[in-house]
Amino acid sequence: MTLRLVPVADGSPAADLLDGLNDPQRQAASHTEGPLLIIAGAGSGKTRVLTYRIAYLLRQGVHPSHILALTFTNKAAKEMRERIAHLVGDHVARGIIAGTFHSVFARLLRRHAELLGYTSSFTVYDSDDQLAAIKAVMTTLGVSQQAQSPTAIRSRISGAKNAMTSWMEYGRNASNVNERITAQVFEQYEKRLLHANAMDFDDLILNMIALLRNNPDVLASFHERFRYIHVDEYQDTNRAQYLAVQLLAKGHRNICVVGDDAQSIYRWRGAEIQNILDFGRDYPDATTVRLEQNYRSTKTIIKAAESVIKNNTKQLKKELWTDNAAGDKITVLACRDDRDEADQVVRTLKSRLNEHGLTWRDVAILYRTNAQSQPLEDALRRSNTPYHIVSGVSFYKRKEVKDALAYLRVLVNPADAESILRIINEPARGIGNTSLEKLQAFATATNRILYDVLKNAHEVPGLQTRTLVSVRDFVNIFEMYRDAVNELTPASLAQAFLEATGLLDHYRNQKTDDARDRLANIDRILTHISEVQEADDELTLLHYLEQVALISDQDDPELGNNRIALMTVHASKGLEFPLVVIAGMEQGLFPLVKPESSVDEEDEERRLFYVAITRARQHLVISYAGQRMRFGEVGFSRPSKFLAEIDTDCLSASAKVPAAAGRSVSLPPPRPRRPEPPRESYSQIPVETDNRWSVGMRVKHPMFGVGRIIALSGIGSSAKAQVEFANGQRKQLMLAFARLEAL
DNA sequence: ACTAGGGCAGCCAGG
DNA sequence: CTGCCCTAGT
Repeated sequence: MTLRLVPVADGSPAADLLDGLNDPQRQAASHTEGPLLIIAGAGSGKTRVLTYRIAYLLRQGVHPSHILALTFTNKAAKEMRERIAHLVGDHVARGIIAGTFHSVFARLLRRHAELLGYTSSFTVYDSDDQLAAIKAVMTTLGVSQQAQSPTAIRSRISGAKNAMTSWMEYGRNASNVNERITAQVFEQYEKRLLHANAMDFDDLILNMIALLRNNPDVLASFHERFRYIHVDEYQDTNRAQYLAVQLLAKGHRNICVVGDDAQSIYRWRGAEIQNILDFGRDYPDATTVRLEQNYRSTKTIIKAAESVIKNNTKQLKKELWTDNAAGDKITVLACRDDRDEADQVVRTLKSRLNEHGLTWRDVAILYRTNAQSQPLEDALRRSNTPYHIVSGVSFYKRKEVKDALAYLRVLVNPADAESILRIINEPARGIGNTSLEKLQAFATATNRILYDVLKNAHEVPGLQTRTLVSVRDFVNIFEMYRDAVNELTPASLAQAFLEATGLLDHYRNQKTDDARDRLANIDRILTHISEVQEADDELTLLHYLEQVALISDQDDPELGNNRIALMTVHASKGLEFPLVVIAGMEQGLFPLVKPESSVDEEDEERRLFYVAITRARQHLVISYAGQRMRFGEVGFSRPSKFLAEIDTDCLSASAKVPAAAGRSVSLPPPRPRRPEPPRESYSQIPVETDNRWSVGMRVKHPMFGVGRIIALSGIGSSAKAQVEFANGQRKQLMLAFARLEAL
């Protein structure tokens, strides 16, 4: 069909679109039929090729709904969509299916949930919910949580699922006590989730496979629908994702996968690097295109990265090169301890920013583990440097936020037992453990969902009258708003409903700063719902909750602010910065080693270091400390062996490094530690350095409307404003959260 | 039913 | 060190 959806204003044929690409890029973008493997080195324009390819398809007349693009992060999906919109227009870009495996599959599964024994309003369980379910199952089975760590069981279950192993098979293969117990928990866990009408992250993939395998008509309709399939970061797919893609691609065989085996850093969560290495075997007629020209970094940085990665043997052949300038040498900072490291890093940054005319947002500090952010944050705060933490402890993991969301989840899916257990006594209603156990036991015995038992609590033997009243009140909250789900918009529903739960009053009544913060966080959720609703007027509460469940890195609404970014190396994948600091380059920390670490694991750490280096465009600073606080104790460490692998030509003379692992390093003498100044409790909240607010100023709040600031208090991230709104209502708002707009 | 306080594991990374 | 879980005491 030749339906032309995109008006081409200047009458140029589709090929003109690709004029700005280099040869391999153009080849990849225009090779639309049949299997295609794109091996894309860091900074080689991978996203550019993918977006141009999709735009090219659209220009060729392919209907947007026939294009599927699967990514690993929401960030990547969002960026791709935006760039496609830029090329072909917002309206057309909206029509393509682009998102993470999990979010795309969740949406598709909703439509066919009944075929799998779920209802279309199933809940998605995150890893905390998983853990709660596992603990509950362990309690029921009488498995001690001391003898068996619930998190270890969770990771075994998840590992099994990623490898497509059922609980039955897992049980058959169990070779020791731990695995046998895990098998038992696994079985009950699966039953519990199905009963709760809930899927965990892994289920989203597995159930998609089951759906496609067991329903030929559904498979056929998906084949009809998804004619051009794209998978980003293919080296990160696990067995289940690989199979799902295979099934989907069987229809038209227009499967385009993009990846870089050198950047495979998710082996620990089941990624099989073999998937990309074997693509040619899976599709013997596949075309392979290598993107080896790097447009991002200086020659020095590329040379350093290549000199490190060549120590890994199992890599696809590929050599990164660049036409960019040679650039500055890499600076290495040898530091006494973690605190000294933080100070030196901040000092170095300040002078570099000055020297090169860079600004805060041009800088990222990367580290191996989240725990390393603490001393860095302290130093940045002491020097009044604006920073933010990218995907640290997520906003959505906070207790009050989880509680508020759990209420909404139960409203949408009453079968969600984990959420009920979370909130039934939050705020305290006098429904304690004893009563809960009776209720749960009754639910199990009668094979009913917990919510139904709560609704008919009078049938449960042995409950006190007072408890019965509490349970009835609890159930009434949901019953009262049951119909409102279809009548009110998600924003006003959530506002009224959460008010009815008593959760807001619970925090209002405590006059502590902590309670105020928690209230502000719930307020932020409500604001967020109305914002999402504004962008998407068909938003349902169900859909909102799904989106929230599937984001872990909150899509930083404030990334536009001018601040230094702090994040783990993992979180930095796909990003780039003019100046990058890699902190904590010490043996044991990076590479992070456990007693039983294998060569494969060291290779993965090296790839991780490769990812870190290649985030830098112009300037790279690497630091290590001779001693570091770990688990509250001072530990001694030597420079990372990876440092010694960097070609010495790339290092600045003053760094006279080679700090090679194994050799002793001279360090400044240790200094007694002074107590740290108290940490802000919410460190990832942006530190406001400007004085945008003043008493008397007219402001607008997305929920409460227009008002006037009548008082200001607190500093930095805990700064608050008291605002009187047009309706006379007064509110304490956390400036860092409240999205106030100056008028 | 709830709370305080001690004991102990965790700090490897994410959808 | 921090945060969670468990226990004992009210």
